[in-house]
Amino acid sequence: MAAPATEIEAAQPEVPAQGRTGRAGGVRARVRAELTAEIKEAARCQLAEVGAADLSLRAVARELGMVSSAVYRYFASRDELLTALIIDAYNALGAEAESADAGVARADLEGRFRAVGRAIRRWGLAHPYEYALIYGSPVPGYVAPDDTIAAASRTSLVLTGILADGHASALGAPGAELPEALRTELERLGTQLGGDVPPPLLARGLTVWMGMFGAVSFELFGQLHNVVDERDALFEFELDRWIGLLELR
Amino acid sequence: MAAPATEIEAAQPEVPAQGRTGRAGGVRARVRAELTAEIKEAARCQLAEVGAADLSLRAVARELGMVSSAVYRYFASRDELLTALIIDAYNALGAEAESADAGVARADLEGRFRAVGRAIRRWGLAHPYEYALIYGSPVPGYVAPDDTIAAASRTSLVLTGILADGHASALGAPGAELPEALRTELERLGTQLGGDVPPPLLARGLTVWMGMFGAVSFELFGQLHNVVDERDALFEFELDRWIGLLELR
DNA sequence: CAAGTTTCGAGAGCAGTGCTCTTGACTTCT
DNA sequence: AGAAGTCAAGAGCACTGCTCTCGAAACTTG
Repeated sequence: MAAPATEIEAAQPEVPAQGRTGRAGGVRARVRAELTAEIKEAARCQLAEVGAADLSLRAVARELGMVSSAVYRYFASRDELLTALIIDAYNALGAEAESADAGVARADLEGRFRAVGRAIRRWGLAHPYEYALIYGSPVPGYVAPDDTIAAASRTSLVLTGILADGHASALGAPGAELPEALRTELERLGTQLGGDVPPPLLARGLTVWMGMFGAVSFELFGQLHNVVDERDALFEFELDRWIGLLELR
Repeated sequence: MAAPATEIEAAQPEVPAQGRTGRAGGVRARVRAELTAEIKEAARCQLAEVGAADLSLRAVARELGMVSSAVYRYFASRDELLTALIIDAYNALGAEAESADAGVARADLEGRFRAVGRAIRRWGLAHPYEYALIYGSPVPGYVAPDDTIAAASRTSLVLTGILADGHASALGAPGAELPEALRTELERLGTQLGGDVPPPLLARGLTVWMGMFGAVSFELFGQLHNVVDERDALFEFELDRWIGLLELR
């Protein structure tokens, strides 16, 4: 409590970093990996409490019983730490979507879509600050490095996978009043995604994609406050509509 | 350049606050109102440069040639300044939507909707940080005071106004597979909005509402990066879809 | 095994932040 | 004219991100 001016902390000697003898690909590297993970974990914990804007490098250092400058051996800056958290968040959401998709019979397209949609919303509600980190307003000077895009596309890939299976199995893409510029771009995007989704169907996918995250964001960011309380019912209703639009029924 | 440690600044004597003699409803009150506006203006300016998270009270004070503590005479905290900016942003967007709506013949529902949608997107693109302030992730500890809801609903009122006019003029609300809980709530919401919009139509309005801001947010927050470049075409395409869903054609 | 190199944690320090409190000058009301 | 209220300024506190240096470990090489 006393002793100001300098950084002190009752060290919690959990994993003292030298109780472990050598061997196995370098002790240093292993300890480093562990500490990196611990820092991220503590940061994630603090993120859930105070949000990204107030995430303090010094505070996570304090919680780990180390001094703030030591953290800079693992993350060159606060932004770099945040980037790591962003990638982790994308991966966590992506994994959630993937496992939800895998839990339903491949032929049950409607069931798969519904499961994935619910999983996305559920994850967002359970990790609001991590969701805000990836789908909220980007932090000011920050530009997402390309490392994030791979992690970011996992969730989208699950969604387009369902679309591709739907198109392959039978029904698919009727209407074709797609403006030329959009059409060619969606064609490129379709092949780039590897999937077999024709532009008109992919366009509907975009609508659903934006609508779905729009709905989750509205709920999480307080835009439905004093507007709709029956959020579960609303989302299920929206799910039905998206399923109808994608002709997954 | 020299002289550290204390807050100094070459005072820009614009509006010296005592070059004006008495009269007219209190000089003090007028000067106070002007200075309040100037602070907000400077803050808005800084907001556009560095974003909300890095908005510094000291910096806006510096820009106005005053000392930071003086600003606290006008805004009790940084959050209070931000709240003022949020309300202003809601009002700016609402005014934009209203004037767009007013610029089209009342009977031309599709034209009105299209104009309002474009106005919303245009305003967002022109004021990304202000848009992020109101439709992005909320700042951590912050809870929107009820002052904001009036300003926030202006835009929604324009949209529901179009819906109400559409319902009154003729066509409207067919499908009725609305779950009971949602139905009753939308009924309440409908009357609360004063408009004459039956629940099924209002439900579609919600879908469009969330979809529209979802689309604008995705574009502004970088989610379409490396996905869709033809943003204009995409938004117009979405507009068509929403118009179809609302049967405004 | 010993010498040299790299990596690490600690500490001090800088510039910046939000916010508080006090002080003295000024305006406004009685 | 005196009392009451309002204001900008300054000093200061606790905090932040980040840099730099230093000594002690951990590795690598001879």
